[in-house]
Amino acid sequence: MKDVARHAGVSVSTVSYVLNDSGPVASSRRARVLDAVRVLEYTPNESARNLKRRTTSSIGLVVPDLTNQFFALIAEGVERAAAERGVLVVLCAPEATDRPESIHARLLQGQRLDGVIYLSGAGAAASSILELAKAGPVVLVDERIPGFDLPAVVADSRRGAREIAAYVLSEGHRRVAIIGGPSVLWTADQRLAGYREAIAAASLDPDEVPVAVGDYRQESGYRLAEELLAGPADSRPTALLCANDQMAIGAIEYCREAKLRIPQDLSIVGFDDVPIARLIAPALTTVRQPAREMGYAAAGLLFGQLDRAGEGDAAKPEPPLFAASLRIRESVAPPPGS
Amino acid sequence: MKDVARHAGVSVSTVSYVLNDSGPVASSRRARVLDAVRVLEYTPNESARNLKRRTTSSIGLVVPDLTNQFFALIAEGVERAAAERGVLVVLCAPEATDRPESIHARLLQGQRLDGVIYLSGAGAAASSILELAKAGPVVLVDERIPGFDLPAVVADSRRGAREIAAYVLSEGHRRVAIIGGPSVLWTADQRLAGYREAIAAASLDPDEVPVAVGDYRQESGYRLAEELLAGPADSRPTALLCANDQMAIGAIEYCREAKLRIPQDLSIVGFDDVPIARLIAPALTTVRQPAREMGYAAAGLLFGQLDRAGEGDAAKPEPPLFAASLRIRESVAPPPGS
DNA sequence: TTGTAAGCGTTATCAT
DNA sequence: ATGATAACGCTTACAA
Repeated sequence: MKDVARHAGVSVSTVSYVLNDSGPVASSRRARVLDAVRVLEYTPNESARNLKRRTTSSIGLVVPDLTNQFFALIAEGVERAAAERGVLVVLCAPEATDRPESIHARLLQGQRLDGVIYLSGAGAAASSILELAKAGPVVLVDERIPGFDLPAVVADSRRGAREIAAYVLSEGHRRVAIIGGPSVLWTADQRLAGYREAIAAASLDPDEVPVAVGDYRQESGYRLAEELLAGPADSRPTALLCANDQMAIGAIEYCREAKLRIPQDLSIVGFDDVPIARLIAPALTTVRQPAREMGYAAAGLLFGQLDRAGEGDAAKPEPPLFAASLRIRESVAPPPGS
Repeated sequence: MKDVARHAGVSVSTVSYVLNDSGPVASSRRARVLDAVRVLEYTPNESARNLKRRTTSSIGLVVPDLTNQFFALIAEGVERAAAERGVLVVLCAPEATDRPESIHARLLQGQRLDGVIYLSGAGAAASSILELAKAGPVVLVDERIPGFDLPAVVADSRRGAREIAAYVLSEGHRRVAIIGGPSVLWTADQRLAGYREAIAAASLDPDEVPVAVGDYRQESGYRLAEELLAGPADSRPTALLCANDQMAIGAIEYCREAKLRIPQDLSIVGFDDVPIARLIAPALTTVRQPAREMGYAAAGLLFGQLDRAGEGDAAKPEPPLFAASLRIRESVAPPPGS
């Protein structure tokens, strides 16, 4: 930067003023500076900037499983919003550490990250997320912590779950089972609640519906399907409500190996509507969540928070509740023998 | 840090020595320092460190399409290796900018990134990658630039392609067509070469095999399948060799809508063996690339380069050529009417 | 073994 | 409108 100043025959402060237009500069000198920048191929040292500004223009993205297209899409949305602001997105996998959150908290405290977007699909305890939130701004996606209003971007899981369950039941199923998400997750809870509402509305007893708790990963869908379908054909469930597509896919994988035909022998539904949902066999009936948009919105929310940090607390915009809409496809049919 | 020093009754340099053990410190004082750190909950300011050390402990990961599980797995591998070193991984989507590489080059020059791992699936021109490489260390994954030995992690695409094509032909197909990757990519070229070798070995003329050039995205698989299958049933291809799974999936999507049965009417194969490949309908015959391992190896290569930057140039380890192994599944059958 | 002090490349406050 | 200059928080000669 000193070089640029010398080359342009001005002082470093003038250069700084030009680069950030943070001060009045005569247009002739401004031109000279810009020129020098080009000639010398000067690039500002961001580390120095960060130090001085006490901010890093980068945010963390905690994502449990990139292989899950739902998360991948959210990540794309976040990245897009960040890129528009020249902000870097740091990928944070919640490792197999004991207390992964403390790692991320350190990143916030150590000024490596200005804020964090948290996809809590793996089912982190609320307490650890709150711990993280104490270290800096955090926005939740597809999750919410009751009682603490952390900013969060969610879709109407409960309604989506209710509708898809209602649809399954309307096809005539009486013996359904649920593969739920991690029980510590609010969203998982909401979906469960939605399922139960529909079940009750169909004059069945929700408490008699078997519920297996998974972790949103494909493998657990496989395992829990195996478990739930262990009984004899005339008493086991004829429909499986899975709290996300990834587990539904796992369940389908199991059925394939177990020679259970879908939907003739068993109906299966998911949640999320990931891109491949309609391409697996058979096409998965599910509930669409607008993942990319949600990621984009989450980043927007976080930036709003970061901007507001300096100024007096302006109006905090309420994030929209995204719609979760039913996608009826081929993986559901009336129960066998009906 | 000054606070810590004061609290421990030592000088700041002593604190620094302790924190990086970069100097001899009496164990009694070391303990006092560590203690003060804990009491004051001191976290070093990484921006300041970065400035001083002229390095950022973060690397860029350029990934064209997170929705493609192959890339997602590589990303996971990279992230894992990076986490082991306390290095941050910055997600870089090659935006719809004119010259995206210049953005990333800036990140390197501006000291926001120590190096870059480049997944060139989108088909960036070699020239722009080389431009990037001038700005800092770059490691390629699933790609290579002939004539310039940038460090690269690749699998044996050519052999994999040859084997899968040979398998398809051994089922009796005589009219095959190819959906290739971006023609600027070396890997795409290798696969094409592998296909052609097998075709020639089957006493067919490789030059008569239709080749459509895609961009490795699902959508282009869809579109090109439509194109290649336009002719009358008795003259159109009976098998489609797709240069990656994502495009194969797109092709399958098209066939589904066009009511073409796979594999009865048409055989399709892919490349990569992404996790869902065996779950789509029908299970996709493909060539496995060990994506996660490749990502991990790429990060290792990059770190090796970064470490070597300081010292005299030690032996540069040659990265292994990963195996690409055939996965035979249900999407291939003998041609119709045989 | 420990402390002092000089930067690292910016930004921002102050005089001018 | 412009230019010195003092931070920002850390590392690392060099001195003690």
